[in-house]
Amino acid sequence: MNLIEELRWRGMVQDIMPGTEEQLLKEMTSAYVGFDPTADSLHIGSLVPILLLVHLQRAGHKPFALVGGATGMVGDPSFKAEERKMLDLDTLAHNQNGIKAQLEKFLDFDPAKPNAAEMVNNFDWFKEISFLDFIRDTGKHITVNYMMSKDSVKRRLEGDSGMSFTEFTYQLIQGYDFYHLYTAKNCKLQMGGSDQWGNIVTGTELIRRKANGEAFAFTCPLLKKADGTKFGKSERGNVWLDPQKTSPYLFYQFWVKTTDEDAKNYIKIFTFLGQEEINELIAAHDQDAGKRLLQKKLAEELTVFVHGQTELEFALKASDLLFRNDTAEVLQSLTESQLLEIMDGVPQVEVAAAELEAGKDILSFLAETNILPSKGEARKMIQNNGISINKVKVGAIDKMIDKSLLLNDKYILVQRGKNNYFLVIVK
RNA sequence: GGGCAGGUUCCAGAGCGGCCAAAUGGGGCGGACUGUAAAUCCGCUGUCUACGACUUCAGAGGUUCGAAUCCUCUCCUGCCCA
Repeated sequence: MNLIEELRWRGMVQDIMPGTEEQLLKEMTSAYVGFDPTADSLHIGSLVPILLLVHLQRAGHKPFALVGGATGMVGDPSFKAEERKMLDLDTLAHNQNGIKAQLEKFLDFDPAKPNAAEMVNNFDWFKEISFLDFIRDTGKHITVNYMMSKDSVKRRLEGDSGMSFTEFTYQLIQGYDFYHLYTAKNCKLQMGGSDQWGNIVTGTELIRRKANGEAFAFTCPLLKKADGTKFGKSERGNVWLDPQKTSPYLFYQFWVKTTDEDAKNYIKIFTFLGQEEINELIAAHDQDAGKRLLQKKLAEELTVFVHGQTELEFALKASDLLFRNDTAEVLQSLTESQLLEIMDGVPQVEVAAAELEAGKDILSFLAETNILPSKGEARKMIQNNGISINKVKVGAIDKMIDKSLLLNDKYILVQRGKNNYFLVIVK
């Protein structure tokens, strides 16, 4: 099975330019994906593009990861309702380094290999180009009519928030990246999310007109959940690849909570399992969906891929303890080191021992630890039966928190709702 | 530069002098049912020293017993004309 066929059955091909498949069969081809340096870590939304590069490299082609130091300064208007805020140079540099470090975990950068991955930063070439140079040498190849005909632009023109010239320019800037990589690195293919299609095509167009060359493109579908909402956010916001930002436990939890329907798609996209194995898994899952085989497999594979085997083990242990029923007694029986090991990835909050000396009302306790945003919220949550302490439901809003509740003399496990846990450490 | 339409609580969007902490929808968060799923149903969704008090309707002033609602100026956005 060739690369494109492989990606097709996984559901990772949305649009593809004619000739792309042939090009990939013909020779080792260099291809790139761009990453936005909006934060110093990638999040799971970037996982699909990363996987595209990994598949590409496994198929013997050469991946380029482009970090958008320059484009990050402009901001892509594609399908966004509003212009985004710009980042300053220092932040950008910091973010690029973080992203680079992460990509190195997934791609093989060993220069000894002919298809070693490479990292490039478009700021490196854009910093040399003056505005006048750009509009004379590049801008004149593309008409405004052409640029305006892009869906992403049209949508913004029709909307009521307008679009700045800066944003309008974005597709040309990105197109130039492709042109540059084409001429400098013989890079003939750009991949990305389907929202990038318009920008990518502008690049191939520029290559055709300015370099008289032929370049290719394909995009993968933008992931959506079956209910149509956007993919990649948890209750606490973005799910990051950086374990400091999203612990492996929470990362694992994110995937394990996937719905049946989504899991069937995700397993193909996010794991490297083969077609047969996946079909068997899905069949087994349908036999007894309550076992959540698919979700668990998905979560395991991804946690290993991103964080490694050891971290997965911890995540599994914690999940097992926290989500089994009748664990109140188990909890009491754990030693301190067992407890800490298991709770490693659970969000932790600290409280001064003196605070609990005389006992503290639970409303203040929940609000001051930021487990809930305010006392009012805490009150409602308890009245709605949404709070547990050490796996035991709190029934009354006048409950006092004091030292008698401490596990191993210094911990309290607070649960908000069904699956939000907090380990309170008393110091 | 001129004209017009707007800026309301997370979002959309009502309200147009007291009954407004502000309709309705969405989202979010809880609960029930389950399988840490979906669907469904129920509750909550400004803060607090909580049957009451306090701070909100772009900003600053003003009119009034009383304003999100009226007036003045400012800022911002969109559309149209130049």
